[in-house]
Amino acid sequence: MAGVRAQQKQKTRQALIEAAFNQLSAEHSFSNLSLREVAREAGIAPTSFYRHFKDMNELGLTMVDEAGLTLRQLMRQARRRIAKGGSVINTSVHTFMEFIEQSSNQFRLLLRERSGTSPAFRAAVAREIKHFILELAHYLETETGVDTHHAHMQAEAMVTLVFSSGAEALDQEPPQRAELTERLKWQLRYIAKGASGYAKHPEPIKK
Amino acid sequence: MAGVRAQQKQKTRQALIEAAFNQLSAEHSFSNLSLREVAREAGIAPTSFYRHFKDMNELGLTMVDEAGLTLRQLMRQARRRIAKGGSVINTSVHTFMEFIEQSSNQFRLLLRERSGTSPAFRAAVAREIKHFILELAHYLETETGVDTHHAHMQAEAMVTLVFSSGAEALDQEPPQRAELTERLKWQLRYIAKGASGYAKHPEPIKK
DNA sequence: AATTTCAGCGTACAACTGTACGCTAAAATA
DNA sequence: TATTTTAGCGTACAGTTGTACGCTGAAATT
Repeated sequence: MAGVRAQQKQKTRQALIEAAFNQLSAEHSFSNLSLREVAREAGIAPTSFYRHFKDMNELGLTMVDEAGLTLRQLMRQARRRIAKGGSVINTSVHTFMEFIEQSSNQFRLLLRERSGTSPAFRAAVAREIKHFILELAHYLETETGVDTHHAHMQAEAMVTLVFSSGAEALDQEPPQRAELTERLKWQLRYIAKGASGYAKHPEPIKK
Repeated sequence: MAGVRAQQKQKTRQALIEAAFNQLSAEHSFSNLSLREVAREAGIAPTSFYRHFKDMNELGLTMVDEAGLTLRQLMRQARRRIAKGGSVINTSVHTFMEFIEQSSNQFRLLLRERSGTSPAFRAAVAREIKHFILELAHYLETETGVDTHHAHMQAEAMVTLVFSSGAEALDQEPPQRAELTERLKWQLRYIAKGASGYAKHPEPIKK
């Protein structure tokens, strides 16, 4: 029942995914990857690729899913840290940057394919980011008493800035990264302050 | 002195540039362009390409320059309209969206290659956007009396949001585009309000 | 033990890529 | 008018790509 066979298949499937992630870099985006190269790095013949994915496209979507998973882990970790009592903006930004460092290539995929060339990809990435925004919006609404609609716009703006800075950070050295992080924090504070001023519920928090 | 020869050369050179721009679309980014296809659309033999550019890369950088030019025209027009007395945020956003509609493919190039695969490209695009940010920062500093450093961060955040919305707008239909534009305006207002609160010069405007 | 399933392989091919090389005709220069 | 320059062409080639097809051996099923 262990399935020696299925087990091995899963293993090379993962090898393909990892090979593909490995080949992502600052100067190599997903759409430049070739089926043959990925197969080569995974240690299988080009034609064996089709035993696992119909397409490079299908591989890509799987990769987006995996990156989305990482994104959700990121969110959970940030929430946990905030609950333990850290400044929201500080710990969120810090957590995000940590993840970027650890899982560069997963973020590279999300950040690049967000405005990439394949509609299916863009949709998949958009879906993942939407989660992110909704979650943040919900938090903002309950925590600061901002009107639902404004909470959503605020969250969207914040996520945009965070991702944009993330994209920059990806290809920078730590020293410049720190500076960039500081700037980002200020910018998020602008938004938090500005939005809180613009539209509040009657009371800052629910009964 | 007219230079019948040089004139013709300039003409096909421009034809190459336009052919390349034409082949940019939502599902076709610069790095997927092929020298041969561009030459074909421009109506010359593949090998003749080299009479004009050393490389596809060199073509690309020329295209970025051209798009940068358009960006500057955009800025001038926005300034003109604001001087004529329109709300800053409203007319800026409106002007930007107008340009995106008119010169979709130039913006597509800037927006995509900003986080694209070629370092040279990224640098070139970054340079163009830096102009944009500096100009806006200067405006914010003199007009709202915000501290220099904060003015720059504020400008950066605003430009990030504008470009991000622009990228989304590029592949949307007018009705959704309008909604997106409204959201963007709110987000810019958040920043304006928030930043003005955070750090002001002693006096709102210079002596 | 006999049969079926299937992950992975090797061969093969047509399509496409960038680009080296040498020619030509017309414009520019002398 | 004689000479030089050069934009554009055609041919040619080696490299890479995706993928169709049929085989094999070992795991799974009967």
